[in-house]
Amino acid sequence: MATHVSVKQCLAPGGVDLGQTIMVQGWVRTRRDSKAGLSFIQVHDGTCFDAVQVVAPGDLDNYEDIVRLTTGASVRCIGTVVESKGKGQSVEIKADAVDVIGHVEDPDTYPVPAKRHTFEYLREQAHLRVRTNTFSAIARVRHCLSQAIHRYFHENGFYWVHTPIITGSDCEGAGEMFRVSTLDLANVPRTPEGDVDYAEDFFGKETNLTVSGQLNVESYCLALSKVYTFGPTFRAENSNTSRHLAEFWMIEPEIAFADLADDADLAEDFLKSILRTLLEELPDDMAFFQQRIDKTCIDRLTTFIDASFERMTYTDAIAALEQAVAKGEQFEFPVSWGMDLQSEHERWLTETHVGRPIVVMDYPKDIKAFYMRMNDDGRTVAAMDVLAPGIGEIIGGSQREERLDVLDARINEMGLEIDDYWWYRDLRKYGTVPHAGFGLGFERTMAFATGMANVRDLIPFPRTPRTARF
RNA sequence: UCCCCUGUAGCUCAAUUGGUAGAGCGAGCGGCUGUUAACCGCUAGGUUGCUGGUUCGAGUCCAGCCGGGGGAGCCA
Repeated sequence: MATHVSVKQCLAPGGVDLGQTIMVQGWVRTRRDSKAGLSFIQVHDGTCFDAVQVVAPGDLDNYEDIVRLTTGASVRCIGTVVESKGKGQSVEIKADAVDVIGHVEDPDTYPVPAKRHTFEYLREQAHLRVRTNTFSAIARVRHCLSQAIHRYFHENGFYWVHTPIITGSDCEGAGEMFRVSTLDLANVPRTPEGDVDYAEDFFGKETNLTVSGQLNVESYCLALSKVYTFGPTFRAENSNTSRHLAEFWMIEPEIAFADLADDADLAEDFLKSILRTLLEELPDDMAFFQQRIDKTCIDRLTTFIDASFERMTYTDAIAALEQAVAKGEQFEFPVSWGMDLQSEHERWLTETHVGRPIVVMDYPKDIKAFYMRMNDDGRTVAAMDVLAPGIGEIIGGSQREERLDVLDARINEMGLEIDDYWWYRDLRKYGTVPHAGFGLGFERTMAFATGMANVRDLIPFPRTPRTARF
């Protein structure tokens, strides 16, 4: 009985012995016939970038069936591993049997034949696009980076915390949320005042899908010291750009007994580590991205990994931008202390000014969230953004306000309802400690890693305004 | 949500100043070949996003609607 071997093992140096009889199972990428009486079938099974060449001799019982194989059909091939007589591969499988598991019903209308397609078209074929070179490579990168992230945290003493997807928290703040409800929309219960009566709803209160696990994970941070979340996140913003999804995955580490400098150090070490892992573990896939998607892909990553991140305060960044303007640099948006940095400013800082990744720290309090720690100057908070050449902001984080009186003052100053924050404030009442963390958008990180231009192509089934197919 | 672009065979695009559609790729068939972005030949395939309007005549001009993309804002 032939052993089932993955295409990856089959093609790996030393993965199989020449002369060994094996079985591979997968899908046909292309088929080429020779009237010399044999057919060449490229079979891929998703385990690696390359497909394996199966050579089917014309004397196979079902050869008529084999020469009708088209791109996308599924096959089980049993044969001997031999040195290839042709160019383009070192080994191939000389088939003793090629069983057709599933033909393609109508090759003329098969949505992803072996030809070039636009990414826009393939988004409409999300259930089949993963059979293409690009999207199977993306799927492997997604897995590899996910594993690298978990491994990095695990090896550095972090615990993965499963913060809730459905949140009853009234204080998450950032952005529009998706409501979670079992109320009958055609017959909504009302209070005597005429408002929607959420007491009748499943949870007895208004609930939403999470926009961030940060507030919850702070709770676990202040007991487990080093924690992180990695899960789906939802924003109901009507954002139609290549960098936004309604459903995306986010990584949010949180460290106790730590300040903003520790946070920046973690961000730098973390990013370098996971990207290094990616280059080490998926060289074939990354070579593909370099060759076909983004010529600078690998160089950009190695430069990123090798460079030390510059640290700079927001105030110094503004000063540098103002000097640049004085020397004639043109920006669409004017530069002044107190404004948020526009992406053109961020790009100038990281690409032109320092020429490597940069961590901008200590932003004006008025443009940042209530939970960020107030600095001694009274006008900036301990926030940071990591900016990278060619992409701009890749990480946003902060040291959290651990002093209850200062936190309360900020909540009141921003007009927030202090009672909504009762449990968050408890964390400051009972054994508070300085702590810090950051958020990283997973699909944006993948865009940086692969050179793919649109996050809709980096998540299997993208959700965007007016689009939730599949 | 705002601005710009766009919607023609399965896919990517053509179609001069409005005169009722072509190519490449893909697919099918045949030829050739230890082939590999194969190559050569033949064939099939379109109510030009939808609705209305202007006109003798609309893929082409106008309006509305629907879809797609890019940018901005928001952010991750």
